[in-house]
Amino acid sequence: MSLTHTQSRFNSTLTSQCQNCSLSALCLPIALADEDINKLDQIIERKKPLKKGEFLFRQGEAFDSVYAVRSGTLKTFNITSVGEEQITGFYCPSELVGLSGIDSSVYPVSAKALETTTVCEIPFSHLEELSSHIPSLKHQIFKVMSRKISDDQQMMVLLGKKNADEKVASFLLNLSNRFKKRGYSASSFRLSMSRGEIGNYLGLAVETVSRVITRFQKNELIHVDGKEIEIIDFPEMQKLVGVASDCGKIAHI
Amino acid sequence: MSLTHTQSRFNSTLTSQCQNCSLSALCLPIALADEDINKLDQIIERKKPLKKGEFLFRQGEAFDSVYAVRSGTLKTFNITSVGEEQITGFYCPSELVGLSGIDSSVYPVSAKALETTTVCEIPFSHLEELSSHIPSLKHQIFKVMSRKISDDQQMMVLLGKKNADEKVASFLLNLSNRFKKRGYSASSFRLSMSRGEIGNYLGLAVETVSRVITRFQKNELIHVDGKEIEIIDFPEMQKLVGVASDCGKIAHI
DNA sequence: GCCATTTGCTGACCCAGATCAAGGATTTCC
DNA sequence: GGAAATCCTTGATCTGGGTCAGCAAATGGC
Repeated sequence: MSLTHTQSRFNSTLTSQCQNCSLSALCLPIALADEDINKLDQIIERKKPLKKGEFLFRQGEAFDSVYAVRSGTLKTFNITSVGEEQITGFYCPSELVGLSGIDSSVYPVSAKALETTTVCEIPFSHLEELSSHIPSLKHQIFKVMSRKISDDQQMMVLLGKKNADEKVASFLLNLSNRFKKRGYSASSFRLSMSRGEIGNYLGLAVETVSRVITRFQKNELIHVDGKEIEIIDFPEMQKLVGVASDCGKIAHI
Repeated sequence: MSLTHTQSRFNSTLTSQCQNCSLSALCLPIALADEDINKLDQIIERKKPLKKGEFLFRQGEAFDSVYAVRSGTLKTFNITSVGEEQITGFYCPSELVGLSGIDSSVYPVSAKALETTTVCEIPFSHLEELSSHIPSLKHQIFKVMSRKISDDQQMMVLLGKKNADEKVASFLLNLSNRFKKRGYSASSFRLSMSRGEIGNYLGLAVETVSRVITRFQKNELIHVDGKEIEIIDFPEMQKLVGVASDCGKIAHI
């Protein structure tokens, strides 16, 4: 992935990068005509990689772009009044970060790299302007935002109603689905976030996350080696999740 | 409010209802030219009132419209695998319901009236088509959706990190703000949802909601009479909320 | 008006998960 | 390569809020 990026960045053919990008089908999965893809491509800026811990943008900064993750992982978070961070999301390749900034024209969250991460910057004013001329692009933006709204509502259900086991199982299956969608293994992947960050995101203490993961391993639902996760017993994990998987099914009928 | 509605529905001047609607500044608070407002107005259908308990739409139904609440209150909810409902939001006048249906083209939640409620139906395909010709309308839709995303993320923080007191205080102040914005009293209002629905929404047992509200009253933070709420000590309530109010401030700098 | 149902309040008890503590494993960075 | 910092795990203990139960007060149907 980062190789692809490096190539695109340093050779001189600046047209149709989106077309060649392995993520194009996911980033904005639409049937755009070639010429439209070129137009979209021209407004996108490929930025140099962020190192682990670097900020993509900070809470309170002026909003001007959304970003598509090309490789690596980001987290978004708020800083609370007592100075602790509250993680609101993790972003994998092909996912869009920054959509929540459109309303107030500042980013309401900060975004930080969990590992070396490359992104495409999409200046929102250009995207909006371009969407006026490409109805399918506009529709796609509506869809992406709508999807984010219903995903976040699933997350609200998780936080409000689920116990620790259900939360961790949901989290792992959610990641699994996202990896699967972008062509990676659904059963075996690497957690780029720490146990502490998982707990923060799920509303659990680090210790609880650790205990649940250990127990899942004991019960042979998953196999764990540090940050490497392998999901062994999908049916059992899905049974644990219950609620969310059903809602997911209904949502895709 | 319902008087205004009745008038608009039964007299014959069908133009520029949006213009006259007392909610127009909130529903889509934009500087639309008069002719644009007329265009918008023409695609909007004012539906007959929903009685308490009636559905506006059901989870799994084909998505075709978003709805602006004119009077009354709605709740949206999922039905979980074990048949219990999980409330994902309450909608007051001027707020838009149904945006989460755009992505999957079915509504991922159900919407039900908590009291007699009137709505304007806005067929989404028309709205989208119209937005192609009115850039400020398109921008406005992006803003409304973006706002929803950041609001939901605040809700995630609430559910994940806050204790019962903070949850209830946040809930009451959130309602207060929404009433204030639409010109009603920020300190004195009526809860159209039951204690059970509040608990469901906040991830608390009914009993806890009841106990917290009683305690707030004892400590003279609020005054309660059944469903009537008066917020007496705003500073103290805001201190309880902590996190969210700060984020709110940052978001509006 | 009267009974049935729903909604709200409060007390007693209990448990899932937080907190505290402490040791081992990784990663980071001179 | 080694010290420091961070991260992960496990055990012991504590507690906020869930659950159960009982009663009072609204609300609604006939």
